[in-house]
Amino acid sequence: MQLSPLQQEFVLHFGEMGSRWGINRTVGQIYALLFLEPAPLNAEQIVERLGFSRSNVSMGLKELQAWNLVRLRHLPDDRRDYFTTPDDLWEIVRTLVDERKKREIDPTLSKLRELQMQTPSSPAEEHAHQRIDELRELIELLTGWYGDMNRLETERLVQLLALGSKLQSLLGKAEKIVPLSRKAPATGKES
Amino acid sequence: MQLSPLQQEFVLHFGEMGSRWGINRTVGQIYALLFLEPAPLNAEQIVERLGFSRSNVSMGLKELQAWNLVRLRHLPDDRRDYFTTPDDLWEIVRTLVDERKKREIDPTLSKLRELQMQTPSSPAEEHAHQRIDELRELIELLTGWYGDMNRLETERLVQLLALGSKLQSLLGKAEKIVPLSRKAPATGKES
DNA sequence: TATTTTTTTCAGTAAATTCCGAAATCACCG
DNA sequence: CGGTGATTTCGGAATTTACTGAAAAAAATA
Repeated sequence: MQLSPLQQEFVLHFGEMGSRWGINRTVGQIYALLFLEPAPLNAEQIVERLGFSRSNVSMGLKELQAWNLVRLRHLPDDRRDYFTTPDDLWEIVRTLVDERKKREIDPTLSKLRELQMQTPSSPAEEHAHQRIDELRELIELLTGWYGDMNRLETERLVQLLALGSKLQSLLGKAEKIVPLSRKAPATGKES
Repeated sequence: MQLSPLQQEFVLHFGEMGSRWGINRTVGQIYALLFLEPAPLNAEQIVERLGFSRSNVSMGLKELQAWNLVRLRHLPDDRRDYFTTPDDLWEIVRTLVDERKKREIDPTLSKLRELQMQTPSSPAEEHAHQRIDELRELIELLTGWYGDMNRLETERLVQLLALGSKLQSLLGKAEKIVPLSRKAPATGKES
């Protein structure tokens, strides 16, 4: 591996974290490398820098493309594929969350809705049915909120995030002027 | 496996999703089972219902405890350990996010801060250094915001989430009355 | 169409993870 | 102290996943 110390440490860290993030070492390192590199790299350059087999790099790039985490580029008079990560970190965060939602949440949400259709036959199933319903409702609230946030332009989003808890007091004041319609979904706890 | 059809499908689904969520099939199924069950279960009961080996269940419960996802209970005149998931789904969401943050984000944030200390020696390292800094700043914004949200009581949190994009217009109006201090962090894009 | 370059696929192996059963440990009781 | 039931640890088998090198396929060139 022929990288500057800084690059190297960053790349190795992403490799190690890979398993926790649901990708493998190779994919993590490739991504980290592309993230740091100012210019796009082709597969052969990645092989040189990371020391993986050519085929492994090919697989890794394919997976990163499936995750929408890299962009394919072409240079004039060169038919090799070059890869980069978006310059805009917010774009990266958005695709990351989108993809994880798609893989880790959406299938479960579908399944919950599907299970919901079955009317509980036994009293024993009644409780399970309720629990599933509660879970579905919560996930729908969260994903709905995420959809809203995702529709905002980055500029606005950052403002909102930076506000954080200050939002609280602000809302209190706003409510006096523009009363909310008070249509908050059930929490399962109301009396 | 001796479960009602509803339970069974739910449990199997969680088993399958387990790998995507960074836990294994066993752990996923055990959790799903406990989630649906109205009363706490002991290890032996889990073995009966899921058909795993006793030791495997033991390992699974240990891991769930490490994730803080199950609560240990005891019944009078019974020295076996019984396990449940919290009744309050929001409590579950909170620990889930907390733990994932702890495992998937915090180590990286530390590493980024550490790398930041090194002053870039070569001009080639200069760009990497900047990129790392940008990433650190973004993660700090996100985790900071999460910390704020996490400090809210559930009631408030749900209200905020339910507002979603309505927040936007509301904020516009609020800003006229209580001008924001305009201290939003850099996005790397301001002109 | 043949040739070269680049990328992908694939079979086989290496490595890691999951899982079981047996043994060991622990906790409580008489 | 034994003894009993409950839980955990541990070695290794079985399964899954990661990775390689060689071969195939695809794409551009002549």
